[in-house]
Amino acid sequence: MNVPQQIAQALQRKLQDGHYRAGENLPGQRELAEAMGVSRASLREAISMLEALGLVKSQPGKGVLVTTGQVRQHKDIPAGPFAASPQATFEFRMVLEPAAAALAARHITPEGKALLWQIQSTLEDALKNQDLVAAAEADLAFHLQVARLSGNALFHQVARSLSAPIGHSLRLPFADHLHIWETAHEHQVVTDAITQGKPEEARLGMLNHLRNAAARVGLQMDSL
Amino acid sequence: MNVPQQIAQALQRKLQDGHYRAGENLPGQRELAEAMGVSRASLREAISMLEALGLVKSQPGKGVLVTTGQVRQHKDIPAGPFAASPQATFEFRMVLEPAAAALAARHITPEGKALLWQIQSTLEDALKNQDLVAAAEADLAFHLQVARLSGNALFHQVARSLSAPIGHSLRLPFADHLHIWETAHEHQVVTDAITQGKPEEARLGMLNHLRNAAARVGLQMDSL
DNA sequence: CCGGTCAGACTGGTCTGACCAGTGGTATGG
DNA sequence: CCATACCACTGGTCAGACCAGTCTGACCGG
Repeated sequence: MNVPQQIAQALQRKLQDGHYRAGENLPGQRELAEAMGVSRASLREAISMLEALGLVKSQPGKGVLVTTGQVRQHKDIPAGPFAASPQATFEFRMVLEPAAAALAARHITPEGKALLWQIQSTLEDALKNQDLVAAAEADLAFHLQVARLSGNALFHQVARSLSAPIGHSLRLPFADHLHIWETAHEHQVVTDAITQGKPEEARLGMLNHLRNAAARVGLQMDSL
Repeated sequence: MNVPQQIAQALQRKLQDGHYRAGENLPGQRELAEAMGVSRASLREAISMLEALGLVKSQPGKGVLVTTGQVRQHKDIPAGPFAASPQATFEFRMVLEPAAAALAARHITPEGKALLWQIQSTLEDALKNQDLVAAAEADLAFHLQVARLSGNALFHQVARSLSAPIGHSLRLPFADHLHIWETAHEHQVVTDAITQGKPEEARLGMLNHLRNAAARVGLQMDSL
C-alpha cells in the first residue's frame, strides 16, 4: 500500500481513538511528518485525502483542524431554565419513540422481553406501594429500554440525552392519583406488541401512550 | 481556493465532460502538471483527493486509471462513520427528518423560505462548478436548516449532533457524477413543499430523498 | 500602567529537482 | 524467430526552499 494511504489510515485510527479530538488541531505538518517517518509531501497527500472525506480542514497559517471523527458527544439536554418546552419534548418524543417501538418489535429477543416484563412489574409494584418516585423511575426505564431494544444505537443515545426533560415531564402526571394506573396499562399494551413482534401495534401503542401522557400534564398534542 | 482543490475540480469537470473516459489513463503527471500550470506535488494532491473519492486509481509504472465512478467500496480509505453504522444513521434520519420537514411546513416564515432558497441556490452553484465539497456542505446545511425550521429546538439540537455522521454519508454519493443532480432535485421538492406550507408533501419528499440518498451509497432501507 | 506596534516564530501552501521502482516497448544478439 | 538487455516511460517518495498568512510577545510611547 502507498505511504500516503497508510498515513491516512493511521491518522483515521488516531481520530477514532480520540487521540485527536474534534475542534483540536493536528500537530504541525513538519513535526507530524517526522514523527510518522515520512516526508511532508506524503503527509500532505494523506491530509488531502482526509480533507476530501471531510474529516479535517486545513487552515493556512493556523493548522489542520479536526472537524469530526465520531458522533459528537452531545451534552445532555438541560432540564433547567433552558429546557425545551414540555410541548416540544412531547412533539419530539412522539416522532422518535413510536419508531423505536416499531423497530424493537421487529427484532425482539427473549432477553429483551424479559427486560420489558421486569420493568413493567417494577412499575406495577411501585404503583401498588404508592411509591411515585419509583414509578417515575420505572417509567423512564421503560422508555430508555424501548429505545435500546430498537437495535439502533442512535435512538438509545438520543433517548438517554433526553432523559432529563423526560424525567421532568414524568413526575407530574404521577401526582394525579386518579390516573396513575393508566400509564401502566398503556405500557402494557406497548410491551405486549413488542414482545409479540407486532411493529405497527407497538408504534400505535406508543403514540397513544405519549398522547395520553401529554394530556395528563395538560398538553393537547396535534397529530403529527 | 487551494491549488490542488482547483485542479481536482478541473479534472472532475473533464471526467464528467467525457474528456477523459472510464478505463482510460490520464496523461502523465509531469505532462499534466505542466499543462495545468501547477507543480507535480499539487497535481498529486489533487489526484489523491480524487482517489479518496473513488474517481481514479493510481497504478505505479502504468498510469492513473479513470474508474467508472460506480465503484462503491473503497477499502483503501475506509470512510465509514465511526460510531454509528450508515444503516443506523439513515434509519434514524428517516424517522427524524421527515417529521421535521412536516413541522417546518406548518409554520414556515418568509425568513425561513429565504434561507431554504439560498441554500438551494448554493447547492446548485456548487454542482455547476463541480465543487463537491461545497455541495456536501450545502447538503448538510439544508438538513440542518430544515431541522431548525421545525420550530422545535430538540430536532435542531439532535440534527446538529448528528452532523458528523451525516456529513460522512453525504460526501461519498457526490463522488458519483452521474447522480449529483438528483440530490438537488429532491431538495427542491422538499423546499417547495415546505415553502408552500404542505406538511404531508414535505414529509414524503424528505422520506423519498433519504431513501434515495441511502440507495446512492449502496444501502437499501426498508420502509419503516 | 495601558495600549498600540513591530519583529519573529510559528502555521500551511507551493514549487523545484532529484532519485527510486516498476512497466513496456524496442533494438540487439543468439 | 525468439530471448534478452536496454531504455524511456510511469507513478512514488523525498529533501529543501520560499511564500503568505497568523499569532505571540517584547518593546515603546502615551
